[in-house]
Amino acid sequence: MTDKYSYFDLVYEVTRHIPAGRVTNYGAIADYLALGSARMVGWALNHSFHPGIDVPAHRVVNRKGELSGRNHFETPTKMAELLKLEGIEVIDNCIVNFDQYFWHPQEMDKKM
DNA sequence: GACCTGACGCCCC
DNA sequence: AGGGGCGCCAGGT
Repeated sequence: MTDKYSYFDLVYEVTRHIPAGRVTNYGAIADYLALGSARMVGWALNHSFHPGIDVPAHRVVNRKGELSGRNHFETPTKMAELLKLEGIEVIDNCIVNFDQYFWHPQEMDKKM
């Protein structure tokens, strides 16, 4: 599993399964993968610009619901705009009712 | 081959 | 309760 796929690919896969209108945080993904720390998740998503794979990295935020990685997008506001288009209200780069929109990777496994 | 970095998170003070 | 520091782990240089 991890033999052929890098940690990146695992993070990408989980991130791709995040339903529209839902968001999660780095720690949740790291915990689900049980491979390490949230830092790596964010770091991996930084390289999310992977050819042929659309990774909704905008749905991944830090534990505070803050768009910490917006600066890495095409435009700093792109992340907030994408979330808004999905019905998530973002104010001051912070997701409103973050707990309400929170999605745990375990839901993915349950769905599958 | 070793050191540093990195979109975070939790423990300790 | 708030702030600061350290830990995680793989990839890049």
